[in-house]
Parts: sequence; C-alpha cells; structure tokens
Amino acid sequence: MTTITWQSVQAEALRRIRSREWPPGAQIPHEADLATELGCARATVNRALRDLASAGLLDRKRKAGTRVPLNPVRKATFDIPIIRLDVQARGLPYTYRLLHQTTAAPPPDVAQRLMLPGDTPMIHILALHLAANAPFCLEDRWINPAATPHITTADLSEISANEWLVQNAAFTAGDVALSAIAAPPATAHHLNCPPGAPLFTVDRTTWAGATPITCVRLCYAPGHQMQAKI
Amino acid sequence: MTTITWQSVQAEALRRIRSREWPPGAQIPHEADLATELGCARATVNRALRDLASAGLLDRKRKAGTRVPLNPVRKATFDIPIIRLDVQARGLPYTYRLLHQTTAAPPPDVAQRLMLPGDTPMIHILALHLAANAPFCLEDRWINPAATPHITTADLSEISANEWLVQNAAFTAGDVALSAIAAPPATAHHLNCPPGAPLFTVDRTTWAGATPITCVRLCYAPGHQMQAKI
DNA sequence: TCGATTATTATGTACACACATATAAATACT
DNA sequence: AGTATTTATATGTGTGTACATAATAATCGA
Repeated sequence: MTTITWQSVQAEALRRIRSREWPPGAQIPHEADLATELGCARATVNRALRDLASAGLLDRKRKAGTRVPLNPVRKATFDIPIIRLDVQARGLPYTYRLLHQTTAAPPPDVAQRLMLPGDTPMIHILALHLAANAPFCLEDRWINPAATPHITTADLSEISANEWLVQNAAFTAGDVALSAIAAPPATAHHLNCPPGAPLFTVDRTTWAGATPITCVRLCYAPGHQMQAKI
Repeated sequence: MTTITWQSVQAEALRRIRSREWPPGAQIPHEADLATELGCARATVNRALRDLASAGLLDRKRKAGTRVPLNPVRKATFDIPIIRLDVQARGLPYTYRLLHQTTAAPPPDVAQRLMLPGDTPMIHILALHLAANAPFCLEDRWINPAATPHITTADLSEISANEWLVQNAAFTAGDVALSAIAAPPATAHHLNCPPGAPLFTVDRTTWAGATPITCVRLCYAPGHQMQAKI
C-alpha cells in the first residue's frame, strides 16, 4: 500500500493550479474534503497547502477557506553567505584587507536605520575583500558595540567583521536593500574600477530582537551577479 | 494551563543559539529530550527546529542529530510582484507601452538558458513600464509558445506579458540573477537616462516542471531599490 | 434598517503514536 | 587492516483526535 505524502499532495495541488482545474480567484475544497478525496489525513493536506501558501501560490484564511490568488506574489530566496566562502565557492583564493577602523558617532542616516540616537559611538569598518588578488567587494560597516561587547577584543585585521559577526552575533532579523549605484571616486579607487562604473550594492541592517547589531553597505566589483531561486 | 507552542519552542531555541548556550558547532539535545525538557510533544519540537533549519540556523541530519552550524548561511527572501502592482504600491499611476513584438529564433544565450534548440521560434517582447509617466522598468522577454499556447491570442499591448504570464502560466520553479549593468545606448534611450548609467537588472528564467516558459531581463531605471527580508 | 451579538466553520496547532529512512557506529568477515 | 554487513538512533512523516482561533454568516434587538 502506497501512503500519500505531503509532497504528493502538494504536487497534486500544484497541478490543479497550473491546469486551471482550480482557476485563479476560485476557492478550493477545504482541507477535510481534500483529505478524504486524496485518501490521507487532514494534517497532511494542511502541511502541503500551508507550504504553498507561504510560497505565495495560495491564499488561506481561517473560516474563509483557501483560494488561488488572482495575482500571486511569488517569493524568491537567496543566500547571505560569508564573503570569504562566497569567493572560495567560486574556486578563487580569498584575501582580505582592513582599510580603516575607528569608533565615532555615525552619520545621521546610519543612526536612523539602526534606530539609535545619533551621538552613540559606534565602530566603523572599511574593508576590502579580494578574489584572486582582484577587488571583489568593498564593505562599509557600522557596528553597535552595545549589541556585541566582545567585538572590541576581536582583531578585525585578521578576520573580517562580516565573518566575525556571523559567527559571534546570531541575528534574528534583518532587512536588505539591493540596488545599482555609480561608483563614487573613493569606492572606485578601492575596487580598482573607473568612477561611475555600475556597482551591484547590498545595504543590510540586522537585529537581535529589538537590538540593532550592524548596518553594512557592500559594493561589489563590476560584473558581479547574485543568484536567487524561486 | 499554558500550552507550549512551536513558536515558543523556536524562540527558546533561538535564545539558546544567540546566548551561546548552544555554541556554534555544538550538537544540541535531540528532539525527544527537548520535548520532555520543555514539556511538549516531539512533533512540536520538530516543527520548531525544522523551520530553524530551513532558515539556515541549524543543521539537521538523520541519526547525526542537530547542530549549530559554524558558518550559518542565512537566507533572505524577496517578492516577485507584478510590475504594475509594484508601481501602484508606491502610490504612482502606472502605464505600460509595448515597444516591440515579434516571433523569431532567439539568440543563442536565451536558447541555452531555456535549454531549447536554437531554431525554435519564440515570442520576443520589448515593453516599457512607466510610473507617473516616467520610465520605471524595461522588459525584454522571450516566451516559449509551446509552453503557453494561449498567449498567441493575448493582446500584449493591453496587458503586459509580465502580468499575463503571472495570471496564465503558473510556474513551478525559476532562477533569478541580480546584477548592475551600465545602460546600453538603446536601453538608456528607452529609460530616458544617460548611456552608461547604473541599472539594477533582474534576469529571470521560469519553468513549469521541465518545460521552460520564459526568460526575461528587467532593467530598472536608475535609483531603483529592491527590498528583501531575512 | 442598522448595529451589536452570537453561531458556524475553515484553518491553525498540539498530542500520542507508529513507522519510514538515512546514516553513524559497531560488528563480522575476508 | 580493510571491507562488507548489521544494528542502533535521530530525524522525517502519516494518522486520528482534540481544541484554539479568526472571520464570516446568521441572528437578534433597538
């Protein structure tokens, strides 16, 4: 006897959505009915549909039931790797250069993004990540020392702040903004590219609960691509 | 009596990871032990830890148990909205202009990305999405008509291919590449920006099972940001 | 007729149990 | 010693039940 898995239920639901057996906007049978129809427990159907809903392929509401959205908003995910591992995964030797480190009050926009008073002294890092001795990524970071007291004892010329933080300050949430900017002169100099070159840029702010940890701008050398999956 | 929820178990696990009560690299108690310790069923612990693992915060292997990864690879997600809704969500009026539509054999790189023979005739679309009458995004798309026969009857000057496909060709998988490019002259002309301007660019290929559906390059006007969440 | 209150109902989740499955560890075998 | 086989174990998943919760639909009252 073959048992129905939640994956098979999910596949069947997906098939019905794609074939328009469940057309956009329509309500689909409720869990109990599907369970009896497909010959499995409601929990199995629940798991299958819950996952589809979190992927944006179904809308579920208590009492209202489950329906196929008219305008599904699909979600894509990408990894946030340690830059060293990102480079090494490409088969390139990695090096790292700490360009600058101070403790100072952050510029207003950084303070605002971290929701901290503007006069809080923070650690400022400017560092260059290199792949095969070519500039790969310029890291411009502000760290809230109150969130990570140990960092004052870390030697950030040996290990990148990026890596230190990933290993020592597990964060619970963060937001990321992706954009393309024209390389400012100083950045262009560090990345060894012409000023104005298009740079793929990641602005990231991370939190441990309600405590802001760090806020970083990563400017990647021209030509960089970031991969994501749907 | 207060019942333990999987969320509370997850929060407690997260706390232990952050506090290094479960240090990086260490193995954590197995599900059954945690269940008895926290006073809940193993299924509840399983759900909590499974979700943490899919977020990259734990590594789980059968028999080997669960451990805190030394180098956690966190995952961020972003929405893939219909461009019209993206514009309207910013409170701007949306317009759309079909610039070009033909049926032809695709260039080799497109054929390769879709894993189709190079001589398959495909639909090629060039369209401009505008926000408040300013260029917002240039869409350069190739569509496999074999995957979506109905599209030949769609009037793509009225509804964008982007929107038509989302509503009519639910895909099961896709990959996305994000990058920054210097605006080529033609693109710059359409987006009304100087040639060479940094453009945030999304290259997306989508599939319905093993059948390739479409492959699109979206070039956003300078200054565009894409938001993601961790 | 309208607004507040009360059912009704579909999803969300917890639990106890059972069995499946991957795989590390131990054992037997050559 | 090295390899193949077995065993033990932690996670993965399905089932049936029970109750919680949100939100719609029905009912009631002014």
